[in-house]
Amino acid sequence: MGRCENCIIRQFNSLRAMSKEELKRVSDTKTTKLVKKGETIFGEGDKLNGVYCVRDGVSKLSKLSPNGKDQIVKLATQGAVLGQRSVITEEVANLSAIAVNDMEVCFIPKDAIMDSLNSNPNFAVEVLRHIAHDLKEADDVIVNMSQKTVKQRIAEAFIYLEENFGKDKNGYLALTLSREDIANVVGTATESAIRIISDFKKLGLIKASGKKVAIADRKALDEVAKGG
Amino acid sequence: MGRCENCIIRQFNSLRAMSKEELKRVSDTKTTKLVKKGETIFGEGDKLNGVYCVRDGVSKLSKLSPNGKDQIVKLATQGAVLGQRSVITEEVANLSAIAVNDMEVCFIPKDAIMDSLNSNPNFAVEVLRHIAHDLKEADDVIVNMSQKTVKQRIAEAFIYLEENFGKDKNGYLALTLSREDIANVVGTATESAIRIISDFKKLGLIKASGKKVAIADRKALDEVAKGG
DNA sequence: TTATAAACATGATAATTGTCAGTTTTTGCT
DNA sequence: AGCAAAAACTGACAATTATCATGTTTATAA
Repeated sequence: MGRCENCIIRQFNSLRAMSKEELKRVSDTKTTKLVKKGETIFGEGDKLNGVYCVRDGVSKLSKLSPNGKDQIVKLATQGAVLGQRSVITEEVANLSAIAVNDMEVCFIPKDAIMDSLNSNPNFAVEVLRHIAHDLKEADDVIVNMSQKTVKQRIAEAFIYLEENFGKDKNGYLALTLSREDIANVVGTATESAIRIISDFKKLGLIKASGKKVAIADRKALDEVAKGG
Repeated sequence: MGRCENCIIRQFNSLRAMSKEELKRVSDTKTTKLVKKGETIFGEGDKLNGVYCVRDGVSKLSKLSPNGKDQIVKLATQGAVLGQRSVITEEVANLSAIAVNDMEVCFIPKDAIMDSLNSNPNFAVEVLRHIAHDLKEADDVIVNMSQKTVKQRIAEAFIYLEENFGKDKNGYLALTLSREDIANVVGTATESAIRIISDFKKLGLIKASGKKVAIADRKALDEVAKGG
């Protein structure tokens, strides 16, 4: 297996604030895992003995609501560290992490993280910055959820997907989500999402070939997202 | 003015992880402010030069949505530290803080906080725990917003108010919010909130005397919150 | 104390969104 | 390639929520 010291992914997350010695320790205790599409990395209520660093692929972080529907709170990709929050507060996981496509993740035992947190202020502050940023994003999601229509939220979701996961050579969104997953991201019924996506197609805002979706008229889509 | 070293409020927030010397420094640079009901402590987009520690009173943290409505993301009371997130990430404030009733807050300049963060891992980890906890709560709010009905959210809001702010000697909620504020907490139109609150009264779930509200049937209210 | 504004309330109606009950299309296997 | 299962789609309808218009009560300050 590769050594963390040489891992490029590190640049994208808080591990970059670790010293050489700390990284060596992480590298010695970590294990690498392949997770297939649809598999669960950890579930709501699980006690986590460490964190998962995403090397490749995408995971959805979701929570089951009392009415039986999943709400996807966040999509995590290359560089993201999953389970950090629960390890820090020493609570069980409050979200579950499921692979949206095939993934490669490194599991880093809790102790390696906690010891560095408690002794290396640079690392602690770096983690703090990341979590603070996540908190800001979460606050923004709260506002979107409560103040925007489903149509606006779906338009935003496509824009988000293009900006954060990019396009393939044919211009289609690199990350393909099922209609159900899109519905769970924006917090609506699957049928409602399907209907609105169909409308977008008819209006020429997006085009689709099978499951693949491409933004066809970004400007108009921006307008819809803003409530135009 | 009082000295932070003797301040009881400190017990409730991350400042308790500061050393005697650090507290002394904070105490020397801090200033105390009285904020009257309705006044703004800071607004969305403001550059913050420090954080505000709430000694007394309650502040609403809200964000203006593009459609012109305020969404209240959080209510902060005694012990809460406002503006922490923005200071840490060195971004402008993404929420505004407005006093819901008369308040007393201490302003602590940025440097005193950042220096301790960078040198005292105990303090950094303590702040980290607080923010991680806030993040968990924010995720829960996202799920509630998207998966629960307005009626459920209003029921939950009353329960939340009773559990977090308590009751006065007559059993009324100690924190009185306007109908508009309640609507902005649960993310609905003021009229919708008013209607549902009236229904609750008619059903005997709550009772009201002027603006004051009391939970009359907690069990039944719990049922409504769960979707019964 | 009284005028004046703000908050609260209610009705009527429209718009949005969810639910249920299907059909059709796509996908993943062996 | 062929078949079962999953995903995508559609229609009809019901429920929820927003909006607008307006009246009433309550708070606030000159």
